[in-house]
Parts: sequence; structure tokens; C-alpha cells
Amino acid sequence: MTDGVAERSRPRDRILETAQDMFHKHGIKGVGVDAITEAAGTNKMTLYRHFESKDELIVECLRATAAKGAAVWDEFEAQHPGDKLAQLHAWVRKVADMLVSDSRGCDMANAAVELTETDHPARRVIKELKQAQRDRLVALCRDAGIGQAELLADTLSLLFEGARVSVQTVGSEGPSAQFVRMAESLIASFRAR
Amino acid sequence: MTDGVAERSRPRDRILETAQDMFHKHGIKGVGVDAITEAAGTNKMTLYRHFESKDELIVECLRATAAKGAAVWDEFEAQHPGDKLAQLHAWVRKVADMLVSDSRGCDMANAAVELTETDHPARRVIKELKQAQRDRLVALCRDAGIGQAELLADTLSLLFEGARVSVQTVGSEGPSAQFVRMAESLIASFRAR
DNA sequence: GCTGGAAGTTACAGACCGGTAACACCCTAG
DNA sequence: CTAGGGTGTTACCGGTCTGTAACTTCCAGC
Repeated sequence: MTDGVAERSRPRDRILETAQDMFHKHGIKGVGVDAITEAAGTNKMTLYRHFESKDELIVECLRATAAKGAAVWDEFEAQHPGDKLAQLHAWVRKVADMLVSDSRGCDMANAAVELTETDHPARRVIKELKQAQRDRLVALCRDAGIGQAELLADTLSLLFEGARVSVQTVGSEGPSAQFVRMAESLIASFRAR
Repeated sequence: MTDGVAERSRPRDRILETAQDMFHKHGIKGVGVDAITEAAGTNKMTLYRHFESKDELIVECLRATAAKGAAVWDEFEAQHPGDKLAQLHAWVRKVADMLVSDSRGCDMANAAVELTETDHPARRVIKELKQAQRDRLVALCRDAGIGQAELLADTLSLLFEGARVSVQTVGSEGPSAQFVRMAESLIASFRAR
């Protein structure tokens, strides 16, 4: 039971937490609802009383994961109140940490890879959440006083996304090891314009 | 039978071709061997006479796909013999084309996302092929006379990888739409150093 | 103590999965 | 013409998947 997350809380919360963890580690199609409920210390019927299908559980997991990600942005604001440039650098450092501490990439991107049906309910949620993520980065760049904020944000987004994928294919010693250097010199060159 | 690739050739070749196509479109775990053989106009027994398991078929598909990718590099050399810088620009254009014409990303990266077991036979193949891809880009940058060839190649690699993922999450109108601009200005700035 | 709702249990349906056995066929090389 | 290898066909194995039915147990609020 390597995936046990069975502290005593309400079954729905345990299921959601456990499912996030297991989907992240083993992939969505690599985990069955039985395995989730067992690791969550409950059973299948209880899962289906709280979620109408596995697909809905997937969507709920993605929303929960995105909410955790959004909370990190609030930490940046708390750590560097008003200093948007410092927050941008904090973001770079945070990403670099993730690249070495987690080899399984972004849950939303991974879900997009696994759920190939164009009308899957998770697809629109993924798109929404990724656009919100991008918008937040654009706003941060703009508020940091950078001219071409959209272009910088898009470039950083692609580097970020690429690094998380690269970790999965060649490990954290590959191209992603240079992420900080790339991002910092990019930010510097945009600021110089 | 949307995936029919049933021109008359030897069963093994049809299976390999069909499997590549279906894995690409629907994901590895989203396609069963029955569906592959049916689309290839043959049957399961024949598949298992040529491939000892689905895992081996997956590995063989990845190798075949990588071989097709390598052939593209040879086209660059043929189109711009000796002119490595022109070949680098051709690579950028080729990537941009893929970003709009194909919304399913890189087969190797996708496979790495789907096959989470660390000892899966495909994992080492993916790593090998991705490293070879990166080495080729490094060599191209170096031969184009660029100083920090490794850093440029790694940066372009991450942008490329990120763009292919981004297409899957938010579509080709997202950050990946700026890929050419990003890559070209990167190359220009590295050349200026 | 009683009651009502949430949670657990067992069993099952129906589909699909990867993989195999046994046998019939066809087509080409000799 | 014949022998044999590659191929096709059918049926099957054991396992897993999502999802449901029917029933029991537990526990908090009154």
C-alpha cells in the first residue's frame, strides 16, 4: 500500500486527495477506481456516491491540483509584497525546484496526453486552467514593468512546459537542468529592451 | 474503420505502420492489440508471431517513428548542403509546421507520460532517442558556428518540447503560436555573442 | 433509546484487455 | 504436384475495468 493516504477525514476528501496522488504517479489510465478507494481506505460504492463517474473524479482532481498551484502564487505575493519582479524570480526558482523534486510533470499536460477524445469533459477544464495559468504569468510580467509581457510570458510558459516534459523523457540532468539560466537571461534581456 | 491503413504489403509492416498511427492518435493505453490488427487488416495471432508482446511492439513503433524523424534531418542537409545555419532555420520552420498540422505532440514524450513504470522497456529507448535528437541539434548549432551551442540547443529543445505539449492543452493558437519568433530571436542573439 | 442518513460489504454485470491453442487455408519454391 | 511456411479463423484463458444492486453496519442528533 505505497499510496496510502488514510488519515481520518471525510471519505470524499480522502478519495480526492488519494486520486490526485495516484493519477499523478501512475497516470490516469494506469489507475482503477478500485485501487483508489482501497488506498483511500474506503470502497467503490462510496466513491460513486460522491462522484458520478471516473471522468468527473478526474475533472475534480484537476481542479483541486490547479487550486494548489494557484496557492503558490499567493505565497509569492506574501513573500515579496508588491515586488512583482521578485515574485517572477521566485516563480523561476519554484519551477526549478519542481524539476528536480518531481519527475512526473504537470498533471494537466499529462491528462491532455492521456485523454485523447476531443470531447472528453476534462479537455475544456484543462484548457481553462492552462489559460488561467498563462494569464497569471502575463500579468506578473506586465506588472513587473516588462514591455513585451505577453511574449516573455509565452516563452517562459513553453520553457516551463518543455522542461517538465524533458524531465520525464531524459531526466533532470538533461536540458531542463539549464532552466534557471535560460529563464533568468530571458528576463534580463526583456528588461533591457 | 477510420484508422485503416490496409494497402497490400507484408503483415508485419502493416501492423507497425498502423500501430504507430493509432498510438499517435489515441495513445498507447487507448488502443488494444485487437483494434490494431483489425485496422491493419490482419489478426492477433499474426501480430504475436512478429512481436513477442505489446510492449515490444511499442518499442518498435518508437524506433520507427524516430527513424522517420531522423530522415527529416537528412532532407535539411539535402536542401541546404553544407549550410548549417540554413538547416537550423529549416528546422525551426519544420517544427512550426508540425505545431499547426498535428495536435497530438511527440510520440516519445507522450509514451513517457503514459508508461509510468520506471523499468518499462520503452523508457530506456525513449531516453536514448531523445538524447540522440538533442545531440543532433547541438551538433547543428555548433557547426553553424554558434558559440554556446549546447545552451542554445537545450533552450530550443525545451521550447520545442513545450510547444508540442502546449498544442495539446490549449491548441495551436496559444503560446506555441509564437514559436518561430522565439526561436529566431534566440538564434539571432546567440549569433551576436 | 430511537431514527435517519452516511458509509461499508459482497456480489455481480458486461465489456475489454493481453496472450495462447488448435486448426484450416493459401501460395510459392522445389 | 507437392511440401511447407506464412497467414487467417475461431475459441478460449484469466485478469481487469467501470459501474450497479441489495443489504448491513455504524454513528450522530433528537
